[in-house]
Amino acid sequence: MEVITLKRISQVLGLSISTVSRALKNHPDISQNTKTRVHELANSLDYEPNINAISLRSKKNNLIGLIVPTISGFFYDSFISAVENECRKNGYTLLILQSGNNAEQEKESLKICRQNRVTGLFVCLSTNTTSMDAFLKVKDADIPLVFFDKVPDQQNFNKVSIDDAAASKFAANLILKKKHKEILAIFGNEKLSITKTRYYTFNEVCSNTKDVVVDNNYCSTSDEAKALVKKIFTKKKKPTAIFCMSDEILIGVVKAIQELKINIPNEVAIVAMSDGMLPKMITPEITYVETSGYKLGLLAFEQMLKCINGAEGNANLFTSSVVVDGGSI
Amino acid sequence: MEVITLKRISQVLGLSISTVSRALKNHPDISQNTKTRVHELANSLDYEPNINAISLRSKKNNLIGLIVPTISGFFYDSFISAVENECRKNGYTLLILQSGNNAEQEKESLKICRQNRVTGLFVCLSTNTTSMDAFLKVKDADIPLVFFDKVPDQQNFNKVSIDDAAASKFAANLILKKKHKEILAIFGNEKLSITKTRYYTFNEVCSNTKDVVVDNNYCSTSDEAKALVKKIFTKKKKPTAIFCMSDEILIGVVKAIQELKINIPNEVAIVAMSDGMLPKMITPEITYVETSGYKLGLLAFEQMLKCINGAEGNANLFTSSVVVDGGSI
DNA sequence: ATTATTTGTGCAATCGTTTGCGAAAATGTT
DNA sequence: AACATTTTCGCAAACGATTGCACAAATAAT
Repeated sequence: MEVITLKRISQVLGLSISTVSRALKNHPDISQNTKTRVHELANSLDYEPNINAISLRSKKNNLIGLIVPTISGFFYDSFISAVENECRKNGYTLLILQSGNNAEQEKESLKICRQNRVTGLFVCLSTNTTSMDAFLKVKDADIPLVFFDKVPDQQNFNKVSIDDAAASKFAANLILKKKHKEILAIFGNEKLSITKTRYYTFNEVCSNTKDVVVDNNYCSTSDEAKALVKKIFTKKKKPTAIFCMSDEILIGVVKAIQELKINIPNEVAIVAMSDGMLPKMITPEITYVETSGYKLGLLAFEQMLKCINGAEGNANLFTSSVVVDGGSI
Repeated sequence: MEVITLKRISQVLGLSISTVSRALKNHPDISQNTKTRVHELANSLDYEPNINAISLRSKKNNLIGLIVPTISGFFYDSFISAVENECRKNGYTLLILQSGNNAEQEKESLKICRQNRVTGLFVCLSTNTTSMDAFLKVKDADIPLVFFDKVPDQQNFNKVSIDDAAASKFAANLILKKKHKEILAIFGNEKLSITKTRYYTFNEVCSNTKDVVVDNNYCSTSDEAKALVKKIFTKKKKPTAIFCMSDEILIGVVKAIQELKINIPNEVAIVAMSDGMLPKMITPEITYVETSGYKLGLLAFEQMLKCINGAEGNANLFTSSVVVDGGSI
């Protein structure tokens, strides 16, 4: 079926395009009679204004881009969900692109966003991104840019992220308060800045308590974590508490513990950092420091809105963490 | 910084806009010399064509809309991930809207898609959608429309979904093959067509084997499922196998079973229908019939592409299911 | 009845890009 | 040198919507 435009309506009604346009937005210049006729016809023909034309003419755009390594997962999906909700409430629409942790694809996605003249851009950096040049150009073009989760080191960008330091401090203190001395700590990808922060803070807090020994490990997959735990629990000296930096690691740890038929929390305590879905699915529920993607999404959008309204683009924000008690410690 | 347009480039080079346009697309009419000058300037100024203008002029659009109750979850996130991958490979960009299972919001989202003149539209119906009128109009407007997961009853739409009948048949046969006679079957929202299909097929298959008794139940949340299992296992006559229609239900069932310290699979067997993430996180891993969101996404996009290329819009497709053996039966 | 004011509507330019057509400049043909 | 051909480029319209301005008709004021 033919697409309805102002022109079409104007032809049917014997009016000019401009009159129809004004009538539809209730411009005072237009007589009530004409307005009614126009509105009725527009409704019956299901007229929808062409956003391309509006954006072109107004040089404005209600599109906001979002580039993320992958949509599915424990964290990003809820982040995106939050951002989409806020976007919709504020009249924006989300353009979502996956980088697949590939720097080239990330660059391509960035180009698509620029070609679409997005009003703003959310980015979670791919793990392989080395150059920030393309993003500096985005900034130069005055496109509000908010990094989330995997954020760059540079100062002059908007960054919202989990307060990794605070969160891992919470986790460490949970363990220390229960007098655990032998702690197994498992972290994710060694290169990521979130890993570095979590590692550093966790160990620093622990080092303040006498006689505490932390066995630090990096695992990049669930299976690695599982294998690690299985290996460690064959030894004589077993840890009494395990800290899991992420859901990915928690999965492996829990599987190992369950297969070894070790009781949580009597034989070993577990504390994790998580979005919250996973810890609640395990029995007993795992005590975790909440790292909510949804919350982060809200914060990210709030900052985006500020920037769209003219704020400086160099905020460094964190979501506050909360301890959710499960019974695993 | 100023946004670069063909006009700007043409001014700098002392050429006409049309020459610049043609030079950029290597039109044979333009001399090599001019082409080189234009390309070099365009590159150094980071020229990016304005897609709004292109779409307006060409009446084509590389946007594809996707309306889904919620982005986050066990299933939709991987569906969306698949669709986005395919879109990008084929030069399309995804516009994602959440309906929040609210018919009004779904209608709003639909309107946004139409205003953006999307080339195609993926829709997973909200649970509260009653009228298909708005979608019929989409069809009338020749916008390829592919429903996924929660699909309408009508014949004249593209529908891709899990083959619920085949999948629940698989599940039932898994249980029957192990000679279980007392089966607890737990289903989700009674009103949904997927629930009806799974219920019907599961029971039909079971009814073909002598002496098999199925205790059918509906639970709309994990907690309900958990409570149900706890209650049922206080009775004298306990089921020897449990069928879980979804991840949601599986979570509750497993929590109940673990809290009751009942051994899987020795004391009770469990078979689920799932995307696959959850069953692998439990010990022992749960045997499940795979209902992959990612696979469904691929199928949906394939159909979308066919429709964009002129195919009829009334296919009714299913993804094939696979049994993934975990050890819970 | 003439002029001033209000009311209602249309013209035309604009946003950035593409493309058919025409035309100037350069080259080739006798 | 006159003409034909090719090469290279610009003009202008179009996509759909918005908006400053002009202008006609209707009404009010003198």
